[in-house]
Amino acid sequence: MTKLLKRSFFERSTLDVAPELLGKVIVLRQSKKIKKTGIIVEVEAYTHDDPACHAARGKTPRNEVMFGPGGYSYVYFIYGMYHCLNFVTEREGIPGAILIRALEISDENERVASGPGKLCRYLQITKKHNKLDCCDIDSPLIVTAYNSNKLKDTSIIQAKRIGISKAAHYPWRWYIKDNPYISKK
DNA sequence: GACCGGATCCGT
DNA sequence: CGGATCCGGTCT
Repeated sequence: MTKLLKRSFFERSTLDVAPELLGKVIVLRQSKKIKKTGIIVEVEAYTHDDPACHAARGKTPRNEVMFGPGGYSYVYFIYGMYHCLNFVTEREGIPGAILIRALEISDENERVASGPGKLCRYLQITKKHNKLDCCDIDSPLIVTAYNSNKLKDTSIIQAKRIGISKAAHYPWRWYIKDNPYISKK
């Protein structure tokens, strides 16, 4: 495995890291073997001074990983049936995270991972995957830089966030232009 | 201990 | 547009 993303990649401003995650690859492993991979094609940023961020009102058992070092996973359960996957950003002490909203899965239907709940369902990500150090080469969940040429168009579009009531107008969603795997019809 | 809304998805 | 379905946060 090569091009593992370093902690220094994640420990920067959330708004800088978010668009740079597009095109990177999530790798899920089980017993040292690669189980599933997906290319990140849509993300959303949540920052420490953001009313929609789970950490906006301070540390709780659920969100505590967001206050730690960057590069860790933050997985939470929502609407009684879905999980959502984030990667923690910013240096220790400053909460921040990037929600992964859609993945391009080769040899799969465009819609199997076209939403934050759907991609966790497809990858079988649950709260067991919370607080994993994704910068550790031995972690079951890591992120690597994409190194083949399957992405045809890598232009990035910035847009308003989706599905939240607070601060929904913040233009903190990014996706790959014309990519058929992004969320929303 | 109780209440209630939610970073979603799907079928109508 | 509403229903599914349950947890975490907040208040009592």
